[in-house]
Amino acid sequence: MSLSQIQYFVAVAEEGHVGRAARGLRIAQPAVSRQIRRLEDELGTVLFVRTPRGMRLSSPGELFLKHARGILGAVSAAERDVRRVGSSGTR
Amino acid sequence: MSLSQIQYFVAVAEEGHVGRAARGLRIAQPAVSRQIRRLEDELGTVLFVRTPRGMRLSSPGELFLKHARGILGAVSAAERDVRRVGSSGTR
DNA sequence: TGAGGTTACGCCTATCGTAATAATG
DNA sequence: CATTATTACGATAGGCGTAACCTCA
Repeated sequence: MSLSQIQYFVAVAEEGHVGRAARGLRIAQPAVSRQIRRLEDELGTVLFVRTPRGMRLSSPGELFLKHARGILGAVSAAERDVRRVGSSGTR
Repeated sequence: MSLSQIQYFVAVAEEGHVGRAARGLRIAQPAVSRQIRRLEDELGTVLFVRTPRGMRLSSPGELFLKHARGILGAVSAAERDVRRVGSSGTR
């Protein structure tokens, strides 16, 4: 599991659509599709229900979304927080 | 910033020693050293004070350590939680 | 001079993008 | 048949390990 995968996952969950998610991420569709698949494989879980209209979260997917947002938020907070203090010792 | 980097960072912070951290991670020393360096570069901050005895956390490093543990904990929780529920839809 | 961290370099795996393929209303 | 996701495949980039190097008490 990587931070990119989590980021892609959240984008797809929000858009309900791999194509739009990919455009938002400024990356090609297949890259997103693959990473979602990999993530599902690693977790041993189906995160989305595939429909010809797009992707809809499964119930494990809904659960994972909450965690995913928390993780990305924690990462952003860590960066912001460290950058704010860190100017003292800038190598 | 990647999850591996965060994991390596925590290991080094706990050991105060790149070599021991690397052994614990079952990975070679330079790999750890490089990732720590990369992390510092990305954050624009020095996370460790280098001494001839090993590595000691700087004060931004101490701050980052708290965040880092939170992130890794959140990732583990997400995995565990989803795996617990996810057996319903196992592809 | 010894203990530890870092840089150089070659290899290998992972990820990307483009193009082709499949599935479904 | 149009829309969307997926697979194939070649190219690129990122990460690792071994070996050589640097630094400081």
